[in-house]
Parts: sequence; structure tokens; C-alpha cells
Amino acid sequence: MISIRDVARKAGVSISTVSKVLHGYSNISEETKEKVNNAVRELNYIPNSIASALSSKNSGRIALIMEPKRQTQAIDQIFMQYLLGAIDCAKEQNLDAVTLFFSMIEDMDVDQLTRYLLAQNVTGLVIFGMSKDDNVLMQLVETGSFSCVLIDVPYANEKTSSVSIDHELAQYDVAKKTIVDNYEWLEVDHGPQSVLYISGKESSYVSQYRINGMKRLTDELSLKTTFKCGNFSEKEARAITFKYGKDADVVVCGSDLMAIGAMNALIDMDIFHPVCGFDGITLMGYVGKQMNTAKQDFYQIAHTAVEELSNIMKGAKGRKITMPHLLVRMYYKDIIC
Amino acid sequence: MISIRDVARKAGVSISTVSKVLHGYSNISEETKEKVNNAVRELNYIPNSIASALSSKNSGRIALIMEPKRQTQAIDQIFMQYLLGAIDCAKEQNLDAVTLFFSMIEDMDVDQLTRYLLAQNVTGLVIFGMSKDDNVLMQLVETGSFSCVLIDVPYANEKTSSVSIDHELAQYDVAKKTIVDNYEWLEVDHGPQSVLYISGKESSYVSQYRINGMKRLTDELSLKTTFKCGNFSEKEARAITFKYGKDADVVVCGSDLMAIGAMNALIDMDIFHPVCGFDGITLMGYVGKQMNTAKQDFYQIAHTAVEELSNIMKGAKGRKITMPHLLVRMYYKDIIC
DNA sequence: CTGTTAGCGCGTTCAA
DNA sequence: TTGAACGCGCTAACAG
Repeated sequence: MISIRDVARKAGVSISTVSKVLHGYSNISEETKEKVNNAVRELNYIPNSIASALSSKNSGRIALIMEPKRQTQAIDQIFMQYLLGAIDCAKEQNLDAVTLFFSMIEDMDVDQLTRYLLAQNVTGLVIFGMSKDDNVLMQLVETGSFSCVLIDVPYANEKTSSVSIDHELAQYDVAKKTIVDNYEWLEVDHGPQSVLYISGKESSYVSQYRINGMKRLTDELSLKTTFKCGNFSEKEARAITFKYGKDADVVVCGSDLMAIGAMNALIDMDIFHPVCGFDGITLMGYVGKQMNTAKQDFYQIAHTAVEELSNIMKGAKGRKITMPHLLVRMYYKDIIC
Repeated sequence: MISIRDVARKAGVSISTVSKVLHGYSNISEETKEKVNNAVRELNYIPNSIASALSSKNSGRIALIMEPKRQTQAIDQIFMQYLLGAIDCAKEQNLDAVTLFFSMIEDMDVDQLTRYLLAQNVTGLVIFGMSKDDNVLMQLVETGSFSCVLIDVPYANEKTSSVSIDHELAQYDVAKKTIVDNYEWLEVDHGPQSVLYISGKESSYVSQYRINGMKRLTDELSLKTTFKCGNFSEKEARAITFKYGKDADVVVCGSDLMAIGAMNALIDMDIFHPVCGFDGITLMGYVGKQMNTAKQDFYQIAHTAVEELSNIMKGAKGRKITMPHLLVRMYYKDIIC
């Protein structure tokens, strides 16, 4: 293992000088800078991040906290996209990222969790899929012990930013597109009038926004919309659709998983109405014929989140970031086989 | 931040004594052990893993290396399961895991990669989805600089183990089940005789094993099997099925993704034959009616892999581990809508 | 059985 | 503009 000492020796300078040029300090002559950089290159030196972290107390280590199990099956794609986006960006920002699942920390209280993270030398957090029930996490964020970025949770303070898309607008857009595109196709005279909207868990921050989006559309198009809560559950959405789907011209769901449930119910009832979901998991590609996927969205969101976290860790103040939704989230029709 | 010094002070002993009881050294009196443990509990002390790693040169830090992008879409579930299994086990084993994607390291040579990992204080590797083309990775493994566990790659040396299921047997089992279960259902007199087998990439270590499994079954049941290579690609499988699927009573694929392609082709041709895949991604649940998923398998494999890595890092010698396939990997029929 | 001491590799004063 | 020296929190000989 090649250390800073070797570089120093080779360059004929002291250790601290090497450290300084490596960190871009100003008062270093061009000449020694050259010498050091050459030595670094020749020796193929890579600084030991562990030692650096220990010494500076500033690890550049972040934790990606997420809960892939709580959600029902098949959401893996979304998490994978998050991970990819986050880790890619972490690399770019020279941050060292560890992945934590809720399951690993769910039995800890704030204090324990704090110590655990500190012991791991984590100084920044990105939290995916946090819901209103997650008190410990929320407290953790509020203590200010860490720089944080929350995804899809509208909260910000000095050291905490939030990153999300405009869920209200997104739901509005996707529902509108579904309805308008199917206007003629539907066997009603004046376009769809009756809509069944199946929303996600109330404890989820995004659900209310999406509901609001659907409400706005409802007003705008003078729809008759029935709002039901499907709790992000495929089964519940299925049950709801069995019960209320017959009278609806269109079914709009607050997530893809629920859209699948709704679709299956309609198929079983031998009714064919447009259904639309939200997240754009590829899964749907094999069921519906027309669709756009929003996988890129998740990658991009995570990427932005880590970038923002990097900023906060450098001293920037927390803020709320709303991203455009790149694609109209998952949308399809023609579910007839 | 509470350090080992605080504990020492509180317990009225020296730092090294604390360190010793924490690591379960033998020659410590019960009495001081008590004192130290109490102090640890009262102070809620958690050792700083960074400092520990720096000092001991034995980080307990492992890298999970995987390639989620190279594979075609929709394989995310498998990787997610790997990740979950690996990270869960890492926690149990008190290992600190970082996730690396091939994309982050694909432009490095062995030397660079080695330095990069060392700088991160990584001493162990678990590699998922490695294929025969990955020279750099293979060289890295061969240098012996790291303890390694390779998944689905039959290679072992002093510090390297492999973990995989018996792909030959698994392919044999799943194909057999598909064929036998459909024996009467098929519109042929004496059971299926003609099978189209679509295999995965040649550069993948598992493909050959799976082909062998199919060959064994072919001999055993005196089938007439056509072997074609679909390169793990949905599209290629689709094309192959269009070309050769008409004459086949059953289509067996070396991966689920190819099974989807095959199925879609059959549907488009208006032919309904049983198809079987391999990996058991949930995806299929929404297409086929009957199926078993092997998601658990992946979790379990990753879990075992990390456990094995932990052993190697503690000095155990590398070996080849073959796990039973818990479930008959993905299997379904009745693809008729 | 316990404490003293010397680093691990690096960042950061403080003198020079 | 540079370098010597100290310390981050911990482990591992070596004494005692």
C-alpha cells in the first residue's frame, strides 16, 4: 500500500505539503505542485479514505436509507433505479455511499441510530420511501446531526433538503392524458365522465398530492370521480375495482401496482376500460400495449438528491427542490389481450 | 462522540483493557469485564469502525460488485434480492458493505482497481453477474489481494470461493416439470416430443450448465430438442421463437426475459404452447397463471456468499459451494389469456 | 491480568 | 512557502 509518505519522499517534500497540494491549498508554489503531482501520478497514489476520514472528521461518507421490503413486491425496479442514480452520483462527487435498509435499523431509537451512523463515520443521509409513520427517522433528521436529503417528503431545514417531483401535476398530467387519449375510444358519448381513483396509503406523503392532482382534473373536466384508498396494495385495488369499477369509464391509480390489481379485476369481470398507474415500472410493458416508463425519473431524482446532499455537506443551506417529471409517468391503455 | 477513552475512564481501567474486553480476549478478570461492559452500556458506546479499521488494517469492509445495467431491463428484482441478502448478512457478520457497479470500475485496470479498493479499505469482494469476458475482474481475483466470493462462476483458490446452485439440475428439473405437467394437456399423442431450447449468452458461465441439463433431459425423455442461443435477449428469443417455435411442443428458455420474448412471439403467432423460464422474476406472475418464484433463492445465495466471504476473511480456505435450488425455478404454463 | 507505548495514514495548526 | 509535530480513535505488541 502506497501512502502519502511515499509520495512525499519521491517528490522530495514533506507530508503536509503533499496533503496541501492534494487539497488545493493556495500557498504552494507551482514548482512543488508539479513535483508532487508527478509523484502522485508515477506512484499511482490513491489517498486512503479511511485515514483521511479519521483525521479530518469529515468522512464524505453517506448512507442511502431505503425500504424495499415494506412495499409490496415488484417495486424493486424503482429502488434499483434510485440506487443506480445515487451511487453514480456519489462516485462523481467523490462520496462514499453505503446502503442501509430500514429493516436493519427499525429496532433502534434515535440515539442508537445516531451513534450507529456516527460510528460508521456517516455524515450525510439520503432517505427514500419515508412515510409519516417513521418517527425515528424524522427525529433523526430534526436533530441536525446529519446533512440530509429526503425524497418525496416536503421538509427542509438548515441541513436538510427535499427532492421530489410535483406529484400533483404529475398525477394531473397522467390522468388527463389517459382520459383525453381515450376520449373517442370510450363507449360514451361525451368522453369519460365517471372515473374511479384509487389512491395510495394515507401515511405516504405523496398520496395527498396525487389526490389533489386528480381533484383538480376532476373539477376541470367536470368528471364524476370516486376516490378510494387502495393503500398501495394490489389486492386492495383489485377489490375496490371489483366493487366500483363497473360504473367507471376510466380507472386511475396512484401507483402501478394498484393499476395491475385494477386491471386484473377488470379482466376478470370481462370489462375493458383504460387504466393508468403512476410509477412506470417495466412490469407493465408486458401487460399494456402503450406506455411510457418513468424509470429515468427515479435515476435522475436520486442523482439530484446526492448532488444536493453534497452541497449541504459543503455548507449550503437546505431547501425544497421540485423536479420536472421528465416523462409522463406510466401510462397505458388497450389492456385487451 | 463518545470514544473508547471515555469508557476507559468511566470503568477506571486503561484503554487497551477496554479494547481487549470488547474483542473478547481471554485473559481478563470477570470483574473488570463487568466494569467495562457496564460503562459501555451506560455510555451507549459504539466503537468507531473507521478508527478500528485504520488501526488494525483489517477493515471488515466488503464490496458488493454487480452489473445491473448490462443485463437487459427488468432484472432488477434479482439484483435487489442479491443486495438484500448480502447486506442483511453483512450486518449479521458485522461487515460493512459498499455496493459497486461495474460501470464505476469498467475503465480501470487491475492495478487501479486494486488501489481503489484498498484506498476504500475494502478487503473482501462478492461478485455477482461476472461473465467470461470480465478479464480485469478475473485477474483481480487471481492476484489474491482480496478475499473473494464469486456467484455462479466455478472458480476457487486459497482465498476465493464460489457459490452457485446446480444449474444443470435446476434446468433439468424445471424443464422436466414443465413438460411432464403438460403431458396430457398438449395436443400430441405421446407427450411432447419436440422442444425448442433457447439458451443464454455463451460468455455466461451458467449457460453451458443449463444447456447440459436440457441435454440430459432430452436424452432421458427421447425428446427432439432444437438448441438456439438467445443471448439472454428478449428480442432474440422472440425472433428465434418466430422462426422455430411453430414446430415445438414446448419452449424452454434459459432465462425469464427470454421466456417473455418467446411467449410474446407465440401469442402473436396465435399459437399456445407451454413456455418456461428460469429466474422467477415476479414479472411473470402477471403473464402466466401458474408459477413458482425463485426470488428467495437469490436472497439465500447472496446471504450464503457473504457468510462464506466472512469465513475466508477469517482465514478459511476457498471452496466451491453448490446450493440446492430451494424452489423449482420459475415455471408456468397456461399462457393463454 | 493490566497498563504503557507505538503506530495506522492523514489533516492541521504553528513555527520557521 | 514549507515542514515538524500533534492528534483523530483504535489495535497490538511489550512490559510490568
